[in-house]
Amino acid sequence: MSENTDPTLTDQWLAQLQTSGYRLTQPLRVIVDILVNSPRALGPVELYDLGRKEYPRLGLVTVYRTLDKLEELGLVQRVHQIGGCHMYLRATQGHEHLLLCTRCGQVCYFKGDDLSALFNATAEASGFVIQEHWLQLYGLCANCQS
Amino acid sequence: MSENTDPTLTDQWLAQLQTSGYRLTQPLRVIVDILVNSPRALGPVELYDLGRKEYPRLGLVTVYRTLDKLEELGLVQRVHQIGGCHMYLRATQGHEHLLLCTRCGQVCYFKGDDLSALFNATAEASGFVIQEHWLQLYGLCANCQS
DNA sequence: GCCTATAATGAAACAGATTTTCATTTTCAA
DNA sequence: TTGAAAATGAAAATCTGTTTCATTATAGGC
Repeated sequence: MSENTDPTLTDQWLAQLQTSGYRLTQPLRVIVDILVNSPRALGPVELYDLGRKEYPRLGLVTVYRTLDKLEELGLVQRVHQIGGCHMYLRATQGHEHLLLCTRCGQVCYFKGDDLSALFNATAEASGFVIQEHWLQLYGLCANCQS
Repeated sequence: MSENTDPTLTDQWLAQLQTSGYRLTQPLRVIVDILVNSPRALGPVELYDLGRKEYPRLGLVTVYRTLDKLEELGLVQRVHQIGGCHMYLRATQGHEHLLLCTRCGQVCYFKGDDLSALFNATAEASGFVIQEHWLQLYGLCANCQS
């Protein structure tokens, strides 16, 4: 169901999994393929339903376990959306942030400004030591504006 | 258990609830009082436990329903933290953002810069119409740094 | 290419959080 | 004070996510 538009990235992920000591199994390949090619964040159950079209014996437990592996390696990240808190997506890199369509869920990766000036000022004013930040934008994608 | 340090805000919330057509019941008053005075985000079960100290007959279902009402009116907002995705907090206003202590959960509200330049650039580049944004900082509060 | 140790899988049981249902209680306007 | 309607709380039902364990599949050694 998911067209493999980017075999290279799929192969990269599989290579990294193998290097990290994981075995490349059929269920793993199916899940990786779907995630690499998904234009939007997917929840475990969605991923399970999509995966079973390719590999009917797939179990939901395997989906959870595979997501854990991929998250541990930094290949996917969890996204918190209004419609669900356990949605997974190809991970952002460096200063990339997410822009999500509130209607169809489509995800756009954008390079954010350097916000360190804001963070430093806030740290000083509050007495906190800042460890990490989280910036996400929500809106309507070009298709969903009509 | 929660000292009423700001009766005015509690009264404001209750007034807004009444104006919106909701009845002011004992369970509602207890829950509002706890939320207004909490220094950190609370989950439904925590709120339930705290609430029962003041009003032992309180039911968990009522906590859920009350949180829905308060969220609908924009008085509280859901916060997504590592330790839980269904935590509720007094809502931010205007350009306020959240700074959360990853150890004790203490919340600090800070006025963020105006990020509209970033948003406009992103909107233009992506074709999205941006509806809302989400900026949260995580760190250690002054007390938890030792 | 075949064997084998062991990692990975999937079914079922389990645990928790959230929602629904419905009889009873409480609020508030007349 | 009274009664219609909203709100409540107990119990049952749902939905997610986790644990357990017997079976299957992978990858390295031969």
